[in-house]
Amino acid sequence: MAQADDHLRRLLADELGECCEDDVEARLDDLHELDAATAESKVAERVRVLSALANDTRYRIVQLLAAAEEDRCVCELSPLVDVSDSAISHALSELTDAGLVARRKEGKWRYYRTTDRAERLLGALAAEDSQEEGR
Amino acid sequence: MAQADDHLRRLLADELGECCEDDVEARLDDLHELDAATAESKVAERVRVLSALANDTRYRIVQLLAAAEEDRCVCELSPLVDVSDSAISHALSELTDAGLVARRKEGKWRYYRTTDRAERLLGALAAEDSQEEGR
DNA sequence: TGTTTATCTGAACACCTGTGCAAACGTTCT
DNA sequence: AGAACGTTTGCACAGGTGTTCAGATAAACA
Repeated sequence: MAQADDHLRRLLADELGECCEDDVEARLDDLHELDAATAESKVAERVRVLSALANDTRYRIVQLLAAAEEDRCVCELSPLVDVSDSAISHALSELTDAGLVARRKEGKWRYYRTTDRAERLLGALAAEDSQEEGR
Repeated sequence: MAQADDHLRRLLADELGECCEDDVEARLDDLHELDAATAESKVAERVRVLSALANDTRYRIVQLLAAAEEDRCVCELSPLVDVSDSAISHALSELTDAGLVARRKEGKWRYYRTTDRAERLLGALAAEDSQEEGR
């Protein structure tokens, strides 16, 4: 990391001008904090959740389940999502693993419903419908 | 669709028991509404946004930009994200297309920052840190 | 018991994605 | 002008993903 620091030090010195050493060191610390905050954790888990939803078939299924008042089974989703039952099953399995849907077994059927996690994500995506985006 | 309806009608009749035709028809209408609500729109766009974030490199970059107080340029991200500058540039380009980051040109550098859209998504993903999940 | 129905699983394969490399571009400095 | 730097772009290729098919499993029913 020492070498990277030198690189950064030089870059930052350029950027800030030759005014003062303090600013360079301060910004360098700042960058290291960000690094530490990121390094841990959850990145892999969250990417997995996003990946699960980042697919046409799976997104559509989650949207259907979220809009439905009652739980749905594969055979109800099948005519609405244009892939084979098998593909739907694969999709639901991945969504379940990602914690985006939960299932309930009942006789011959398995009923699926969205989790809070899924609804939060759909909500975040839908937030733009009523307001403007940008920053 | 007529054939699918027959299929569903039969399935629903089974599920609800032979009690009453009305319930079957009601639930069938319900399903059609869901279909209509889904069929339009935005699915492709949202899947694109999710896909942009559903990658280790890109997620990490967005997280870094969101945590940073000031805009960052490629050369500042480079030592924190373990891929080539080229890969970072590719990533930022995809994130920009998806409306998750915005860029500002300044001399030799390009400074990137997150958009509200990105922050909403990160927020939705982080929401579980302070509460319990499930439904 | 065997049959039917609903769903799941594993394998196979076409397609998509992420990365690094090399080259190009645009800006600044000499 | 030329050199140096930060960044972008096009290409190629390894590796990952999504789908279907065929077969397995499990519950309900004759």
